[in-house]
Amino acid sequence: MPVVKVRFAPSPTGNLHVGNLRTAVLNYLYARNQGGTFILRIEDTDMERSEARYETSIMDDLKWLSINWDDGPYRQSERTDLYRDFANTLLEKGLAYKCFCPKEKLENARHASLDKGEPPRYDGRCRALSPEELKSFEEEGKPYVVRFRAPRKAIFFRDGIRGQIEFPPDHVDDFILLKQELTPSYNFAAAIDDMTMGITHVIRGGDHISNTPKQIMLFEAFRKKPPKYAHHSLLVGNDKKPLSKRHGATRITEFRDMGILNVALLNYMGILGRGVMKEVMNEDELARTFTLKSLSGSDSVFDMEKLFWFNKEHIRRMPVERLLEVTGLDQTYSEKVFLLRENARTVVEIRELLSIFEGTEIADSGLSYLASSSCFQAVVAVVRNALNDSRDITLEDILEKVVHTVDAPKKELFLVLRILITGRTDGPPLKDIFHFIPSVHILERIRWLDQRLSSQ
RNA sequence: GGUCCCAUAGUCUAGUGGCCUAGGACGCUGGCCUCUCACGCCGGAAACGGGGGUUCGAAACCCCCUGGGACUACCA
Repeated sequence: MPVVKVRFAPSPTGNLHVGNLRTAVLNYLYARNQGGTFILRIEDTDMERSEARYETSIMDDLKWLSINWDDGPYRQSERTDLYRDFANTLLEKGLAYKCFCPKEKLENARHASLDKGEPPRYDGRCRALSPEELKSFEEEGKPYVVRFRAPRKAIFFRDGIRGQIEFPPDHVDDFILLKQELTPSYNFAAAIDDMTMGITHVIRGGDHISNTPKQIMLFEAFRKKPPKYAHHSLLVGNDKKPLSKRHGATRITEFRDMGILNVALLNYMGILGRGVMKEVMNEDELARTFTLKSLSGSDSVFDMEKLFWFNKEHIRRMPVERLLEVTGLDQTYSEKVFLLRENARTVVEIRELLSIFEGTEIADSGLSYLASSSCFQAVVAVVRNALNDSRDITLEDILEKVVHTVDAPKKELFLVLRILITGRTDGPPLKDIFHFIPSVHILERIRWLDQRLSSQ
């Protein structure tokens, strides 16, 4: 049994979005599950649209998710000679031919047949050029492309996720191998790369199913055994359309900015569209339990709410040390972060909750509750006096004073107190956090509240 | 138009002919716990796209329809 070798082959024509990312994750997990190698290959044969900055950002995103490649990155733009060699071999064997048809003419013919409701395919005009014609075109220096002499035969393969898939003999026409600049087309480059790199399993999106017969034919033309193919479903947005640049938060870095943990994103990508026994898993568990068979063939909606849930779960499991790192806080915060993490879905929320210890204002939610409370002025007075009498007063003492002086439901009293002390309506138990909050901050908050009320 | 893929609750799935009065998870929701929120615990609403077969029996198998999607480029 040969060692498993898979690849992730993005084209650097844009930033990675979750759809592409999922393909990378699936390949990565399969490689790790099988003890195989994971190759990164940059498919930059489209000179027009490929940009170096996208290549960089794709690699940065992969690194952030700890999806490390064992080999590469290979760039197709650096392998042009290789593709030409392979094309020449085909030319020599008569398995490919030069096509001199002008681009515009083909384009027109294509639209014409499309309008007539006919299949738009190459008419094979240059398929059987006479030696004389060929020679004269070549001497003229007439531009050409290299076309594959596609055999008219049915192609079938066993998909690792979908099972048997079969294509009729006329599915593939004489597609282009080398474009006019003699650079490879996608299908040619992909097949040659998979062939020469010894890829054993091609795991990619279902949008490539119809390309597969072309690539298999190429393998057969070189008398090579094609890899195993597995076409996973596509990720779609709420509108059920495949994810693309159009959909909101498509940039991976945006997830990081939102306070999403890399392990949470990896987790979600690793189980989305899959039937699993347990959902919350770390990288090792994800790899250990991964099988192609567990992948579903139908498209999956990317659900941000579910990602938030995974994030929350991972925040709660993460060592405080690590949490401090991603939050950008030093050791002195470890107790506070430890207390706050139960209340946060994202690392951004952890930072916001820090205002409990450091802020001197009162959040809107707190303000609106106070506005609906009839007793808060009385509580303010008690708290202020208590604090002025002694800066070392305990929460218990304050509580007792408030309960004895102000006549209001206990629940209301407690909430008002919480708001005055923390500036928020949510947060960990007051008794756990009170000793971290300097009394001057509380007095400051009360002063802020006074000003706010008097200025209205 | 042609070819191919897909079809269980709002979402992701389990289900390989009887164990399904369809299970789990997110979300939503009622209650308990509680100074608030969160956590936790206990409950609830919510699905087999439609029609034909096959079978003693169909969510599961076959066919048709419908609906989504992909490919059909000198894009990848």
